[in-house]
Amino acid sequence: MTKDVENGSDVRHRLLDAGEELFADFGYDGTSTRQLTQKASCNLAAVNYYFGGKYELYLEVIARKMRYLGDRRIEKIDKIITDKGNRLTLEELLTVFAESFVEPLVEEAGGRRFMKLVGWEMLNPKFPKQKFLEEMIRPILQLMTGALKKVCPDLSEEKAVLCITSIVSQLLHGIQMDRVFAEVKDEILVSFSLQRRIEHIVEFSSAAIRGMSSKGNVAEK
Amino acid sequence: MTKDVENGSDVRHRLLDAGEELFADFGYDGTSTRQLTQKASCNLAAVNYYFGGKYELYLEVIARKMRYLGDRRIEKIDKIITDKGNRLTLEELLTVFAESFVEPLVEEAGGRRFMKLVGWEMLNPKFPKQKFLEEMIRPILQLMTGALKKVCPDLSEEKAVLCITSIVSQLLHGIQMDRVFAEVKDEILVSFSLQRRIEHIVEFSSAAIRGMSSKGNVAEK
DNA sequence: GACTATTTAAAACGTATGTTTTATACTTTA
DNA sequence: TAAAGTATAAAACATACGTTTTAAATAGTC
Repeated sequence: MTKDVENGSDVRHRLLDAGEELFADFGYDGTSTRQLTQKASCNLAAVNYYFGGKYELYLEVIARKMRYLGDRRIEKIDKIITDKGNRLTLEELLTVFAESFVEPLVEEAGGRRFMKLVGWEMLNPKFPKQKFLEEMIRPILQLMTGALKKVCPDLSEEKAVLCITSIVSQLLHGIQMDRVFAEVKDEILVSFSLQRRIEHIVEFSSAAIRGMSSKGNVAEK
Repeated sequence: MTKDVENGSDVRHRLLDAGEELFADFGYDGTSTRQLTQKASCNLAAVNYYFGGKYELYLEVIARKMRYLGDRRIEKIDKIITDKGNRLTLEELLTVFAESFVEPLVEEAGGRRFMKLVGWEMLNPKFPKQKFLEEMIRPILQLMTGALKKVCPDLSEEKAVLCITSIVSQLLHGIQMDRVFAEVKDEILVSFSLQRRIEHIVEFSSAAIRGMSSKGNVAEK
């Protein structure tokens, strides 16, 4: 069996995949080396052999997924923004942003898993925060801030960043609610579908940004 | 040493306090009985003696804090709303709501801790969700939905709930960011103070709700 | 003061963890 | 083919966990 391009045997990849799944579900401490190696169908010592230890495997799992998912989301949003060019209304921008932002996080199983992984990181950080900010948050925030300022020239840089943050927080919260209370269907409080939530977030946020643009010279839909 | 009113010895209370702190910081699985009893300055077996086990102690920790914090927040918001009565603008309502909502969660150490505890619950639920919904979410959501509909009669019930959710998600996200990236000060992305964030959220959300009230008959500030 | 129930203390049990070690197969190179 | 390097396997190690058991001490009651 030959090694593939970058130092990866089958076992190595299987361990990364197993880690991605198990770390997301049970957290770092909740996942044992034995679970990992069992799911990867390999020997117990393989974790230490290939990665040096459980911790290094964990870092690699996050770094890999972060790159993949981040790039995918960025290029998705970037493409639509550049395609539409200057004829882009606020509602359209927020809609494509919301959908492009959410889609990789819920469409494929890997996205949902990563969301949960980030949740663990928020409580028990083991991955360097600076790296997370630089590679995951900053690119998309800059991309969207730029696009938003084009559509709403009146917005200051600061306010643009805060508005994007407001939208992102609503989207993330919506995804969370959708996941956590998925089984509690009979509740009025949480019974909205994710799609319905996104529609509202776009409407809510467009109205907000329009209202905040002092001169009100933002084109109506 | 006499027992106090409700089946609580000193050791019992010290264990609850220790649990509140340790479970928040390290999660359920990350907190050992030995840590708990050491922090409570009592014997290892006391957890099993007083609560039956680590799990029952955990449930009691959450239930106690949930009652205390929930009641405090509700009465705080309720008081201001009824005090102001009918002469309450949208901005005022959202401001008092934001501050009353956030204050118990950040002012006292116990609030921050509970936030983190809820974070653990989202990832690894051990407390009945129905109970959490009924006692923690529904009361405040109903209270605010009612108040909002008074100020904005045009809003449908559904939209009112969604708007409150939007505000809450921004507030919670803001608190989270403040906590998680507290040490990463030099970042443009996250360098806003919590107070600044709240101001923005109020401005953003007022504008949103104004814009969504179709007839535009919501009193200006 | 003696008896009983309650509370604290310490040691022990069984299990699971991450890692290391030792041994065996497989692949590559000479 | 023989030697060297790589990969898998299984067992062993030291530690930590939640809980149970056993023993001592303290409080309240007659």
